[in-house]
Amino acid sequence: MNRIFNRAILGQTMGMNIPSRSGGQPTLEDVAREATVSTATVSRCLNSPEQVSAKTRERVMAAVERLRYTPNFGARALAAKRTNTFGAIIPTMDNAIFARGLQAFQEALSVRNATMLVASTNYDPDLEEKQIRNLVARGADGLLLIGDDRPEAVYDLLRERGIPVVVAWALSERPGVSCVGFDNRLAARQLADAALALGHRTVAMISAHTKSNDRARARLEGIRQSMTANGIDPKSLRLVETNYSIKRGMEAAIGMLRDGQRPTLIMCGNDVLAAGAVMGAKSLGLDVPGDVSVTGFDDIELAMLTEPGLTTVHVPHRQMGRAAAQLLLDHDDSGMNKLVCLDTSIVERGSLSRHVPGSA
Amino acid sequence: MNRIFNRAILGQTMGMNIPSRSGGQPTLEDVAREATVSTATVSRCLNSPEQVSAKTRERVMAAVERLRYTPNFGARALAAKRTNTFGAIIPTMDNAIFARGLQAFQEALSVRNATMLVASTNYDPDLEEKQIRNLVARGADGLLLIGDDRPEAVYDLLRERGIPVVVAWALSERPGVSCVGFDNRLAARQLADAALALGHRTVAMISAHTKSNDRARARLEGIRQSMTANGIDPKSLRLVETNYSIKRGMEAAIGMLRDGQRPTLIMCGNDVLAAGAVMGAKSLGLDVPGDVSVTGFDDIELAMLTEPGLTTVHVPHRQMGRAAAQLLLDHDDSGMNKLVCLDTSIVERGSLSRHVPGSA
DNA sequence: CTGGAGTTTGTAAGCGCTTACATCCATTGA
DNA sequence: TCAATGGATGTAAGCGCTTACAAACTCCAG
Repeated sequence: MNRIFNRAILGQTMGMNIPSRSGGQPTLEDVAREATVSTATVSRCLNSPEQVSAKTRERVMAAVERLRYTPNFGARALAAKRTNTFGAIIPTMDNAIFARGLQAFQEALSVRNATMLVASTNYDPDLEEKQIRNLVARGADGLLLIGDDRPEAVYDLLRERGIPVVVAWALSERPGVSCVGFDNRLAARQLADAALALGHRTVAMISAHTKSNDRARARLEGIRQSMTANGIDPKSLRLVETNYSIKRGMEAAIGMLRDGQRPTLIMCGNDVLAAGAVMGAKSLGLDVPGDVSVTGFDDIELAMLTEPGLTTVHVPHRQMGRAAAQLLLDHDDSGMNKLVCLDTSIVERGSLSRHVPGSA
Repeated sequence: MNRIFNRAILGQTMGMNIPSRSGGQPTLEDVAREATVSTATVSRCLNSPEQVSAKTRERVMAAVERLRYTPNFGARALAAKRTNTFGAIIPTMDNAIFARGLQAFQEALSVRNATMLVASTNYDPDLEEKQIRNLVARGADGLLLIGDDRPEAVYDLLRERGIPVVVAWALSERPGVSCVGFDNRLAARQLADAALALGHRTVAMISAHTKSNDRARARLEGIRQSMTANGIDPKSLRLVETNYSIKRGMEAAIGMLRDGQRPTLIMCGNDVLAAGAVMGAKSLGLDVPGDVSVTGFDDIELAMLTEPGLTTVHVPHRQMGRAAAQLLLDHDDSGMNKLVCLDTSIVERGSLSRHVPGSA
């Protein structure tokens, strides 16, 4: 039995005085005074050391150390009109879908001494716009966005401000933005083709909400195309849209499997939902894949946790992150933008198997 | 069989010219001119609207809209000496441990119109220091840090700069910093007590690296204390330290279970490792919990995915995030700092059971 | 009417940094 | 010896914003 309880012991206060704020951050001027040079020299030491004589540089650096000086970002951005920081705005940090990609993005940036700012939108277009404005206001030199489904006004804004954008996790033919992604529709189609070739005829899908989510829509479309190509009426697809979480996937699957016309195949918009679907099926006493096959999408680590493991689409997350960073870092004002399309592949782990007509 | 392959189709270029950068961001002055008021009035409209007459305000806001004006953060921070942004520096985004807490942190901040900046350290103390300096340079009004194990110099820096810090996910008695967390040692101790009461005598632990990780150390210590209290030599604890990932947990478990003296209980530093341990045990044909019991820590969603589900310690992630935000937002310069200690609880899901002496 | 209080708006001085330009100094070749 | 050269450093003008202070206006009691 689960026991979950919490009690907060609040406000236990310990008296302690901060030892007299010495007056905030040291400034360039403080360093300059300490090293008896001008602020210009200090600035040069920090930004283009080769312009300063070794002797002076040493003295300045010592002063920097002594004062534990850290340049003020805002002031620097204001004066230099660039920040060497790039923003990444992702729908959620809650599951690991974007984590690996972001990690790679950050690593690629840091090689060139650039830093990453992350923000998440909770799949809310308004919040996304807010976050975009936020990062722009913070001086981001470029932005990584997931998918390309957002109001034209947002793209206008970015174009107006001259801020390079890379759309990732999807392909985009939008003029003026680069993208690095994969063909969600095709990948889903291929997985569905493989599944339908195993004899499944009663198909269901658990998807993320398709509104303002081009990846989810493309995946759904791929499945429908496959159904049509395999002589199954795509209208017969039982579809549930829900949030990405194991619990939601479980609920959705249970709902579907209780139906009169029980599907023999549940294709899921991502691995998290699929893991939930597997749990759901089991909770009804059904065997996966014996009674019902389940497929995922993304190939995150959790895909190997379910029993059986998830048959899913492997997505090159790390490659995407790295490539996105490259695109942003190498961006020039030529107006040319690149389209990088990566390949996906199907990973078989056991949750998908042949449908034996008698068994359903 | 798994097939994983990728091929990049690189550099497919589409010609498109960005339609002549209209010259970057509009400024306060642009808005002022557009609305025929002074920059001061515009600034007031944005920051304390009640100080401006309704008529003027309307005119200004219209201009803001028309120009799609977004204030420049750097300049604002420079002039106002506060940013209303708070930084959260977490060890990793890779697994969901911190995701829920951060989500709650962000939500609590946004209620007060503050924004969150996230950075991750990959469990690297040097990188953490870099990220701290980075966020400080960006003008963070306060910082959320995980655990309190870091060089004194870092705390000195923060204190010197007068930047409020909240340590989360652990308790800290460090003077001058607030904390909101739980007693990692006690929680681990309680879980171990429960496990040892079930008759286990040969115990192993898979932990995160304990170097510069006070949470991991505290959990280990809790287990050792419990062993001692239960008449088992804590030196007999078989310990493996590794990175948080399912795969590592699996590898570690396999190593342990192949040993001559096979443990009947593997306690893990967190759920991700525990999930891996369950996989590992199964891959050796062992039954969980029949042949070996496994426990986790954190109670993240994935804990219900394994079969059996993980018996683990429930940690009030969301509460922590929210409370941390409160502490930061309500910080005053009084020098008083708060200690918020939340309770944990044990969640039983099946991966821990009585050890039947004959069976090992 | 008029003076003072209260409200609304404008003026201008920075915030901490970068960088174009000016200045200074040590070399060097004629 | 001196002008020309070039490297090292300093000077100072902003970057876009906030805010103390001043100015202007409104309103009403006297």
